[in-house]
Amino acid sequence: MKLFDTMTREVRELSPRDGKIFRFYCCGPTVYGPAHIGNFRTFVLQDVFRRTLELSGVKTFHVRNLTDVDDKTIRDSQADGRSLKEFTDFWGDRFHDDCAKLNLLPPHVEPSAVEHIPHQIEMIRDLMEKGHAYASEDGSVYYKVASFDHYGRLSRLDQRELREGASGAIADDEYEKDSASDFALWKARRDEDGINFWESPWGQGRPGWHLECSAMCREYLGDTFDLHSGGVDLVFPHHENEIAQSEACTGHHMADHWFHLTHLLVDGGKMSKSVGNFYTLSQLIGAGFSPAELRYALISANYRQPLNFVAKDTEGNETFPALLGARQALQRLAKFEGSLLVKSALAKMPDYESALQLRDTASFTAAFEALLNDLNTPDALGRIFTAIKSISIESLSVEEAARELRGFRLVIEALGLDLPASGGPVEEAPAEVVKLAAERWAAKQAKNWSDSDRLRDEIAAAGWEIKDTKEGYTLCPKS
RNA sequence: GGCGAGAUAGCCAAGUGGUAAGGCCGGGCUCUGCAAAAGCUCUAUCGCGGGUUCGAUUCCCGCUCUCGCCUCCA
Repeated sequence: MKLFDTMTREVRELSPRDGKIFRFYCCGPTVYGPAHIGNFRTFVLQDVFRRTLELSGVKTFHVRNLTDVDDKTIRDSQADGRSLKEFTDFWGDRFHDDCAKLNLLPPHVEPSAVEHIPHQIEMIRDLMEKGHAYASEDGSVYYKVASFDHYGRLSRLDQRELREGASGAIADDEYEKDSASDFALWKARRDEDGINFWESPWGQGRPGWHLECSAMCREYLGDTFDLHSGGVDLVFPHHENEIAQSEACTGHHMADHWFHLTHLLVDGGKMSKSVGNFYTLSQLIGAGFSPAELRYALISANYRQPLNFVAKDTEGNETFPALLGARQALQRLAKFEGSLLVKSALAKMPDYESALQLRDTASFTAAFEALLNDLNTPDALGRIFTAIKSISIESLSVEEAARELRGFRLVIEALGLDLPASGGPVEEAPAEVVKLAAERWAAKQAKNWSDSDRLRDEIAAAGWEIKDTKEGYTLCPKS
């Protein structure tokens, strides 16, 4: 599999450095509120990445952290009147709910920052001994950026001219630092932190943000590992700082590959609460959409391109055209899958496990190859539909149908799409409606059109829709 | 101001130095008592101006516009 590497700015072949297991780290969420669909663009694409790698025959070891101690979690937990742990557990659970709904494979390890404070303290001590860090008078510890020669390589900082305070977020403790670019490894306890502080050789306080990832990467993946990933906004300063910490500490280069995901835009602009275009999975589900529909929308553009999530139609109404489109596309895929399943005479739909074992892409080879080629999800989707059009299910033998179904399922599993169940949900309708439907069918057979139409209207009034087929009919909830 | 990404049909979005995947929507057709569903099918010369080339949407230059980042946002 090939993937663009932020460090070298080129598409490079991936392979596990130990020849066996591809070990990678993804920066996880800060659990202080609901994750939004932009966060999930990153996590979903990382999931597609992992699935593609595994389905190509490579075993993986996936670590993704939870940031459960920082300014925001401490501030908001107190405002909420809950302990930091109660607060972050709550939002961590919500995050996991969303991940499950979106069909994300759970990471093999999901470390918590709070639980690795000793590891972080150890790393700080090491950095101080090696002359890369210094303590300030108030008991904070800072990383001395000037002490690390390679600083800025990832984000090409040497070619930049940083605009002072461009983010409007100059820390109030900056005067404690030797240089504006130095960053905190350990932050001294402040009154507003309340009971949220930990003991350290430099006094009470809490770890800085960047350090947790360095410490947990080292703990679970070692000094050097295969790939590190996160949203583009993390390139600088977060990942730059991680590299500085880890490499200065271990003396080894940190990751072989850097995988960054471009942001999601909503209606052409950045998502923000004040603009009112801030969406969460729960909100979209509440609006009647499925997680799979969101997942489809999120993979419909290349990960290196900004994706414009269209929430409002041309009249400015919040009708979510992007999700409506995804729904139609998903139904076509489900329909194809259902027909193929019937023709194949397989007892059950091939799943991720069976795809991992057989790895036969049949007519969907080009689609899977699109994923192997720098994770080109939109190209893969296009090739899936092209392949579907080229397949005439009626003319396939049972064996051919089974093979095509496995190929189709492999690519669908790589994308992690949870297709809507196909087939007639007749039995799910209330007995009343089923009875009316049977009566209508009888009337229709008798060519009693007026009764037939009247019964169809009654069924519609009950919220159900009749769809006639060649052999009979199906009942669907009215959309 | 610096760095970076990008401008492809009504919308979303791939791709290529030789006249542009796919999805949605819309149109047409088939099927059908009607309708729905389903299937088939139709719709672009690739932001603007130059240049290189036998030939550019694809390479180079300029312009316009959009978006992101610039110390704790995925």
